[in-house]
Amino acid sequence: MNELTDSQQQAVDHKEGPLLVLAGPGSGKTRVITHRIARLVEVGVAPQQILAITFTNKAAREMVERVESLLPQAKPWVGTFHRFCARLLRRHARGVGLEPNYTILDTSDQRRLLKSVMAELDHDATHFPPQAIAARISRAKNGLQDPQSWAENSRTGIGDFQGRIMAEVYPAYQRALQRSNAVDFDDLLLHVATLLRENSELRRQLDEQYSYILVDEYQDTNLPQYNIIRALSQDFPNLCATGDPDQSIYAWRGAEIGNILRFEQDFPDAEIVRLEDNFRSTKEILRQADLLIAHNVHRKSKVLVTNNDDGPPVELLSFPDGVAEAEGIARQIRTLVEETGRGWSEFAIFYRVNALSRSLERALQRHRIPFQVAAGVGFFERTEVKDIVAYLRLIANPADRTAFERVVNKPARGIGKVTLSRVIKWAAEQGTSLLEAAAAAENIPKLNKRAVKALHGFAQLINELSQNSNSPVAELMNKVLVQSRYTHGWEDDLSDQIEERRANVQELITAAEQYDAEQGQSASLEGFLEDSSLVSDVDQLDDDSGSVTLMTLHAAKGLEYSVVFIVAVEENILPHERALQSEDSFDLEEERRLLFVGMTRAKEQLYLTRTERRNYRGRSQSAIPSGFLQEMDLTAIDVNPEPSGPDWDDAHDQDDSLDDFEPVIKRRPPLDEQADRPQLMTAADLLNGTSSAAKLPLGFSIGMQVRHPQYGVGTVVDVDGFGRRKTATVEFPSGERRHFDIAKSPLQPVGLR
DNA sequence: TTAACTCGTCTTTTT
DNA sequence: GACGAGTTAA
Repeated sequence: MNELTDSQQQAVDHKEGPLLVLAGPGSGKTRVITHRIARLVEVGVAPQQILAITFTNKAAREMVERVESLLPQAKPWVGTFHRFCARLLRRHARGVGLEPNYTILDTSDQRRLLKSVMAELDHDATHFPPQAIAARISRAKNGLQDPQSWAENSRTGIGDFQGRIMAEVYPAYQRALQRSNAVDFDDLLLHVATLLRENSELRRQLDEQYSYILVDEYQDTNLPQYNIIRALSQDFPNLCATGDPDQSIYAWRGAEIGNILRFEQDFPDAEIVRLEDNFRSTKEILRQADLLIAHNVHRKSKVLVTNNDDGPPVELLSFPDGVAEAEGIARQIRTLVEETGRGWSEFAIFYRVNALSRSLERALQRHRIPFQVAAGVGFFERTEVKDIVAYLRLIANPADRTAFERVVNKPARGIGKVTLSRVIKWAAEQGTSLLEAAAAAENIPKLNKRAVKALHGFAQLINELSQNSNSPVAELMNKVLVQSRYTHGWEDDLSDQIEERRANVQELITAAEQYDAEQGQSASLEGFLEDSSLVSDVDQLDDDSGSVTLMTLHAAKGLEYSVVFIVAVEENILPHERALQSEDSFDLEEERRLLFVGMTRAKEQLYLTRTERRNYRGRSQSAIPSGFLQEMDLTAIDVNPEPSGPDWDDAHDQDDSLDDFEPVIKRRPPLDEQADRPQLMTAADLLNGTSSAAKLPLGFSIGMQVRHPQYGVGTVVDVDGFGRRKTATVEFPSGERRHFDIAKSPLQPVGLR
């Protein structure tokens, strides 16, 4: 296996000048890149001159490991575009009007800020959804348009209300970011592109510094990324781009498939290497994938060949509904594990939209199959974690408006909506940060004494904490917890929600300790915050977790599994209805590529599934088989799971509709597993976030006795929802039934578990 | 100011 | 179905 093929060798040995590696799925692309890096170092290139850009942190980590195993002393910089830009921007922040301690907003922070800005401008958020505005802003930024050039380039017609709002909001949002000394994800790229365009000396320097650049997944680069790469490859055009136009699935995010198609024109003397030997999949899987992708018109045709076995046929499984589908997949996985001795981690289930994971998770849970999900509430998105991180952000960057708004009243200090809006207004007039405004609260008109005092107290708290901003992150975090009294009142609270929060906080401290230890001397608050905002869901997946992996088709790119299931291959889901509605045939082709990417993840066995009816978006609709299915030559199998034997209970469980009418005791996932749950979850459990351990229903199960401070003791008669959105219906002795948000209500379990 | 409740809107994929 | 915004009662 250590042998490289001729074309792989060719790519590895190429030294100077631009190189394009067109790599089909499973053609050993990562091997080529890692070997190439090692080779460059061997022939005398300094590791610091090499810049390798990957698509995900996970891919980066993997690459670092593989390069290290080839050549331990080589330590080139490997990371994502966003990370690279964040780091560069740290050093050259002033060039774009930022301070080096700027913060990076994630999607939810960004939306909050946008909302806040819109509220300030008196735009009714219900009529003009911030979501839509955010999307337009993002599109503008991906097109390298700042507010000014956007305004120049877009004639907003009389009827285009959203466009007119945009013309007002975009500049205001951008000013708010600037004043907060903050950037959103798009800005990271945009600012760096601007920096390189406007500062030719800096461009020259960096071009020289990174004289050997490798970019993975080049087909997914957008305009700012493309400009950055080009700017860094002028005097030293030793650019090695790898990618596959057939795997371009991020056009919706501004990726330009044209970038890879144009490579030869952009870099006239480029060498092109094609990797067409597939080492991953069976002949049958490749044949089907090829049949599918051949239907894309806007495509250079390409062959995929393999010496692997023919393999079993690719099956299309049809089920009556989504529950049966999930059930059938769970059973099939179990059967395959029992019959062929495969491990759980050899299986993956892909879906087009995250919403489809629910029924799958339930079925796997019923069958006691361990699984991990790449999605959902990531660790750094949990409330407690975000709160504490917001404190840290405010310490690192006192101008950070989003962070201020988030924690100014956490824990409750009597600073409510009204007070806050007055502070915001005053700060805007004075041109100060919110924190400065809080410190000078006595000058703000219309505030009552209590509010002034509370604001002073908060400003002082942050001020005191800031004295420690250079101590290790974990230490600082502990000070934050103590002095802010964030966990005050949690001490002798044994309820499960508090327990979970405590565990989250503990886990965050552990993460900080880990960061301090790993970074040693170079540890910094900014660095930790940067890490925490640039991790993604896929990054947290564990290859040898011994569990089945669930994820979206997008997240699946670059991965491989022995057995793959792709669910809901139905019209309006895959292809997605948005693509079907679109006039542009490119959108439909992207959906086809998405399925292609999913299919080519499979090494040995591939199943596509569909149903007759599907519960989706709250209603049951009849499902039409995806048009893509006819483009292949699949073996169709009807699966009608006869409710039989021990599974009868499960089948019965599926019928939720009766529960409204009679108080049937619902069967819950095995109670013994709940009882066995360790008091504290392991770090791995928490990082996986949605691992089976964390997914077990927390506390409140049907029949349980609970106490409410107001209504007294009652019995839980129903539980609904997930995670923070979980609700419980409680019946009190008076016969009265009430509905509670578990995360918000003061419900307490009575007695011992 | 806070918690419970009611109502209305949106609904893809992610760094 | 999920989630946010607004309303009401304390």
